[in-house]
Parts: sequence; structure tokens; C-alpha cells
Amino acid sequence: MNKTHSQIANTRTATQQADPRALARADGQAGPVRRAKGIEARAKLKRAAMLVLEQRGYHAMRISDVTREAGVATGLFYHYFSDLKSLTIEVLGDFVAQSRELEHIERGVPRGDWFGRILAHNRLVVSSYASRPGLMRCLLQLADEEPEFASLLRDSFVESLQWLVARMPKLFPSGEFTDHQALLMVYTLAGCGETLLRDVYINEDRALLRVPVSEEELAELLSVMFYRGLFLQNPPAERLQFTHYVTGIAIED
Amino acid sequence: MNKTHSQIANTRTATQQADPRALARADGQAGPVRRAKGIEARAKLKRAAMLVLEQRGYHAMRISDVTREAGVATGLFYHYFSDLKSLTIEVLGDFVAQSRELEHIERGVPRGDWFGRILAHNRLVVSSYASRPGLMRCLLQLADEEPEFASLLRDSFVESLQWLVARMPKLFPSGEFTDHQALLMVYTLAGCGETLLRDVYINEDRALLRVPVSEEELAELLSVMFYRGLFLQNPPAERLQFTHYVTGIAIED
DNA sequence: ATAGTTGAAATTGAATACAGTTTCAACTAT
DNA sequence: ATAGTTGAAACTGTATTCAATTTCAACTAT
Repeated sequence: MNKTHSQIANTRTATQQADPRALARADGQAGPVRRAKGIEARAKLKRAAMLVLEQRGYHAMRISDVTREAGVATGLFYHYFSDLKSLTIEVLGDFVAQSRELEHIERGVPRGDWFGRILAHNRLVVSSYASRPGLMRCLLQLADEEPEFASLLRDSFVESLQWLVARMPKLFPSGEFTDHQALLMVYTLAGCGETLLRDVYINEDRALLRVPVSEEELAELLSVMFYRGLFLQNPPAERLQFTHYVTGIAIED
Repeated sequence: MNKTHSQIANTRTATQQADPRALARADGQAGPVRRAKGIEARAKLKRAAMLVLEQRGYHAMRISDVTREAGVATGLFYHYFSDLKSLTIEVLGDFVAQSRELEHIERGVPRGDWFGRILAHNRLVVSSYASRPGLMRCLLQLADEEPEFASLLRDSFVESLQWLVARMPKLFPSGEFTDHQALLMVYTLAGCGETLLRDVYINEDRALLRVPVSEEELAELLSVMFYRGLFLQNPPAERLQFTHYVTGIAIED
């Protein structure tokens, strides 16, 4: 009920048209001619929002925070966005899209090197938390109150798991499980890290940080635990730098 | 800057004094004399808040929601609480304290039955999510913006892990690990479930719910994954009802 | 060429709207 | 007499609007 007019205002400039010299309007259509300055202002607002989100979080963010940070008047905000939520969705959407791209780039892992694959993935996740804890927190905040955004996040999560889920039947030919069961299993294993990373990087838990832990060590730990849960084996010892304490434990039978 | 006066108002009635007949004020001190009716009104507000939290969540909750639900005037709210946050902290604090008690009661597990112990714990966690998804969500919401409450939650979480962490050195006598390393390991394993349970019960993810999953099955799944990660073994097959699909998978070496 | 003109886009910030919270004087019940 | 309760009025912080101002690429006249 607080968004009757504004989403229209928004559509006017929402189309992403990065070329500042697209002024001539080759097509004779009606519609706004965007000038370089306007495009830059919109981008400035998004950059400002990203900063504010990182520092204050989604719920504490105010329109005035964004415009002040961007160095523009309050009114201009409404020229480019309908409200804080849509701006945030756009900014965080960009953020996850970019993370997803990185994931695709990371293709330097030999076929069949499962541990390498898992480790590469976890390195990426850990580094997201380590370098942008505030934004990672905002991801959760926004997902909590915007079901659509939550779906987007989960889809992205599931997609990053898909390479494994899809290969499970071939990986375990003797196994008897449905797609759904494979998903449950992998979902559980992959979810492992979230709680730990949240409490390390976002909440900075004292007990967890009593001893400093490097990003690489965390990525390795998560990967080892994942590997153990999936294969019921330790990864090759020579691949490990930090977590021999995990693979060293054994119970007497 | 919006809480100058109110925390004082609160202290008046904040002390938890459940006995309705504590009216006589045996001590001659100044202070409010509480009578049964007042105590009941306060409790009514807390019950109302619990309902609203469950249904609307913390951020959507309004003072008027609580007073309407409780059937009292808005003003009365301030007679008993300083603001929504303190009421929520109290209600959710009660909720986790109660969960903790349940955990202590669950002592019917034979010594050395590690799987039984893990399963019992997970049953409790799953059932919390299943029966009070809204409140579980609020736990996260409040923890997100109240570091003190977040600490409380984590402490409760760590405490529930402590029985295991403390026994790790004896359980794995050959192992070489510090307390901190043991904590990291167990934290990771225990964190596993949170993401899955959140997406099943709070977000009701379509992919996960495509096939209906019982509470017992989820508890078993989490327990099996935990057990595998910790012991690098499957739990005894005869203990499992649902998750043979997990223990059945094997990789050819 | 280049000075002059045009008008839509970009920008401003003060005025307004509003959804709540917070107060409090008066009322009620025991 | 006093704890308990009421609900309307005051207040607050922030979102949202909008009339006025500025900017500048494109166009026009000389």
C-alpha cells in the first residue's frame, strides 16, 4: 500500500543501457533519452547503497543514508528507484550474480577431482563472507522478508549444488536413492558451512575466534567435513594443510 | 536515541516474580505491589506477543497487534514493558530456556550410545522447527539485530554441543586436537541442520518439499550425516528407518 | 563556424503525509 | 486508597511528493 505510484517512475530508467552515447534515439520511439550524467547518478546511488548495506545493514538503512553517501538530494532517489527495497534487491541481486560468475570461472579443476572441486567452491563461499560480511548479512535479512529474493538465493544455492547432485547416480552406481533424496543429502552437507561462517564473520563469535582462523583453513575444514559425509572417507592426506586434526581422529572398533 | 525514558518504566515490573500471592510485600520497601490481576495481564501480553511473533514475525509486529490480541488498551503495554524489543527478548528468552530444559530431561539415552544421543538431540531441534516455525524465524531475526541475544543463542547452542566436545579427547584418544579445533569440528557438524531446517520449515522450499518428509526422517538424516562426519562410519543399520539410501551409497576404490 | 535558443532530463530541498510510538489525565475495580 | 486500565492526544522519525531550478545535447539562425 505504499507503492502505488513509484514503481512506474522507476521503470522509466530501470532498463540497463550502459552506453552513454545512446542519445540519438535511432528509433523514433517515445521514451526518455538517458544522458551519461543520469546513468552515472543512478550508478552512484547503487554504489552508495552497497556501502550503506555493508556498514549498517538492510533494516537500519535510510533513504537519507544513501543520498548523503551518494552526495545527491533526497528527491533524486525517487527519480531512479521506487523504494529502498527495490534498490536493495537490485544491488544484492548484482552481488549474487557476480558471485555466480566467479563460480563459473573457477573451472581449473581436473575431472574427477572431487575434493578439489569441493574445496574450490568453499574457498569462494568463505571469501565472500570474509570480504563482505555486511552484505552477506543483508542477503539473509532481505531473504527473510522478501520470499521472492529468498527463492532467488536458494535457486542460486541449489544450482551451485547441481553439478554434484546430477553426478551422484554415476558416482554411486550401487546406491539406491531418488533425486530428492540426493538433494536432501547434499543440501545438508552444503548447509554445514553457513552457520559456522555466519558466526565467524558476521557475528564474530568470541569462542570461535579465540584462536585466529584463516580463510583457507575454514575452506579446508568445510571441505573435509563435506567429503567425509559424502564419501565416508578422508580426502587424500597430501591435499590438506590445516586439518590433519580432523583426519587424524579415529575410533577404536 | 529512541529509548531515553522507557527502560526505566520497565524495571518496575521486569523482575520475574511468578507467585501471585507475593502481595503482602513482606519487606517494607518502596516499589509496586503486584496483584494477581496485574500479573495475569502481563502474562496475557506475553502470550499475545508469542502468537503475533509466530504469525507475523518480529519486524512486522506492532504494539497494537499485541494489545489487540491480548484484549487490552495500548497504554497498558507501557505499564508492563518498555518497548517491543524487551518484550520480545523476554518471550523468546523463555522459549529457548524451555527448549533447554527439554534437552536436559531427555536423559533416557544409555551411556556410550552416541547415535542415540545425537538422534535425541536432533529430534528436539527438528520438532522445534516443525511446531513453531514462526518463532524459530524470530530467533534469527532478533539475533540479527540484538548482539546480546545472539550471544545468548550461541551460548545455548554451544552448551548443547558441550557434552560432545568435552568427551572428544576420550572418544578419540589417538587424536591430536586442541579444544578449539574440536569446537570448530563439532560446530560445523551441528550447523548442518540449521540451513536445511530453515528452508524446509520456515521458507517451505518447493524443491525440498516436493516429496513430503517427516520430522523423524529429517532428524534421522541429520543424525546420520553428523555421525558419518564425526566417526567416518555409518551408524548401526538396525537403528535406521528412513535413511538407508544414505548408508547404502559407496564408492568403488 | 558559432552564438543563440529550446526543452526534456536531471536535480534540489522544503512541505507534507503518515504509520507508528509514547504519554498521561481520567476512570474502574477491588 | 491504590493497583490496574483506558484511549485519545501529542509526538517522532522517516517516507514521499512536487514545484522550482539547473543543466546540457540538439537544434536554429546568421
